[in-house]
Amino acid sequence: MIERAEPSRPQEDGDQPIVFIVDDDASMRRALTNLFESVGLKVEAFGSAPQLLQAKPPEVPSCLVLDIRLPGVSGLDLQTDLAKANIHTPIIFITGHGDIPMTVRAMKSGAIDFLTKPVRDQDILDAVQAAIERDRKRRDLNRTVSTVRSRFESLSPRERDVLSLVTSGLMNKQVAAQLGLAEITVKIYRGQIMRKMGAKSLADLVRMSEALGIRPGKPNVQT
Amino acid sequence: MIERAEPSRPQEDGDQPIVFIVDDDASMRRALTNLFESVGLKVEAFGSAPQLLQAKPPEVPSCLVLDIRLPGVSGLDLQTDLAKANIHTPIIFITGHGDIPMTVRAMKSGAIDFLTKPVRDQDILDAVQAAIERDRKRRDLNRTVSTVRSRFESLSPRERDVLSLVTSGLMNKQVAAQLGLAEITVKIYRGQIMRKMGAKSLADLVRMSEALGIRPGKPNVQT
DNA sequence: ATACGGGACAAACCTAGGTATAGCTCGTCC
DNA sequence: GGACGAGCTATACCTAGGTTTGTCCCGTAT
Repeated sequence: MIERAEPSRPQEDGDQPIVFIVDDDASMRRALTNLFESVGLKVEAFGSAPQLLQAKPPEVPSCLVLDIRLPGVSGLDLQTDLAKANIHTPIIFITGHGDIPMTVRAMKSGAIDFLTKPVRDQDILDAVQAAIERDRKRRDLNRTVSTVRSRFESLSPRERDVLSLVTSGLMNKQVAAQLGLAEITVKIYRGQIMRKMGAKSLADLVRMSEALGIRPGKPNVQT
Repeated sequence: MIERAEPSRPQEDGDQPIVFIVDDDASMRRALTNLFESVGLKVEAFGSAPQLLQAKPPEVPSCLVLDIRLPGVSGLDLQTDLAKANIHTPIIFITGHGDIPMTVRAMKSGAIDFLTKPVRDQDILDAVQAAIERDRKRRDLNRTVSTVRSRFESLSPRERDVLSLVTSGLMNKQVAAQLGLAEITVKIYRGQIMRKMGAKSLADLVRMSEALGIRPGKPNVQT
């Protein structure tokens, strides 16, 4: 845990969303840029996929507006590449002459929308709004999950054993039996786990382990 | 809880999936029926949307294969109607002359796939397999969630209050303070809650309350 | 060689969780 | 009007959870 010296600010201050545009047609880039700026959005526009990839991934909620026909790497390829690079910025496609299989592939891969030219201003604005909102939520979840994960990684192997058994609902003595330990040892590890994970209650710890994907996923119900 | 006298069988025995076909073209219905039956799937075919709606919703994993152009109610309308009726059987669309906006609408509404004629056998079989698998998972989750929900509904109002505070991580005395009760009262309710909910541990109870959507959703982490 | 962290345990002690038994008030259903 | 369930509490008692202090072993990094 790194403490900041700065006067506490609730969130990243530059919470201003950005729309990334990738289109090889300069006039289209200009038109979209104007449109988005007219509603107060920040914009960065590129003429090709590689140019976008060279730019740093943003740290604020954002989305991509891609023409599906791009020189070299197509919009769909770019979508695939970004997914492989573990970049999950929501994507809106725009196309002049797309077909249904392309649409299906794009949507299956998680695209927010797939618009055909000529594009109605309101349609693309709505799509961008939805995309940014989704990205905001995704980032938010991601941030807490990675905090939890890094805390989990600070646990020793034995502490992880105890964590998984405790959050699965076993009593200290049962955990001890399963691991071949004394109950007191489990208690001590358990305390260390609570501290290291920053959990203020067992309920907290259970939720953290759910977020980490440790075990169940759905409640253990028998009929 | 109803106990069955039958020799324990792990799940519903008629676990045999069903594919529902809705297409106004009889030869298409026949071709699809043959195709699906050739891989051992059960099939029910209909000529129009109302016919499907009159059939009872299935209790086994299933999916729909819809022609998008249907007389009267179109495939997309049917998708909407089913969603409104809270029927979430996965849908695969087949179309001869669809367009991109239709595709987008269908996919946004959760369609599994959207295939264009002529359809390759392998494509539709893959789509059906994926759809049935998704439905199986959805049903599974649904079953446990509705069990938990019905148990939750057997709780008295006060017990629900206590449940939500306990699973949010408060100690008995804190719960008591918030509700203006004596600690002993909370303890007693808590015991009743564990029994009624069928939870064998607090961890269980927390997971159940997550499944019910009571409060957090993501762990309560402060940096 | 020594310092350090992980792992394991014990005694003592305290707090939190949980049950059983019993008793009270209220409102409602028949 | 009496039975019933929800809601609430008390006493008494027991188990589970958790901290502190201190001890020991082991491997490894310096």
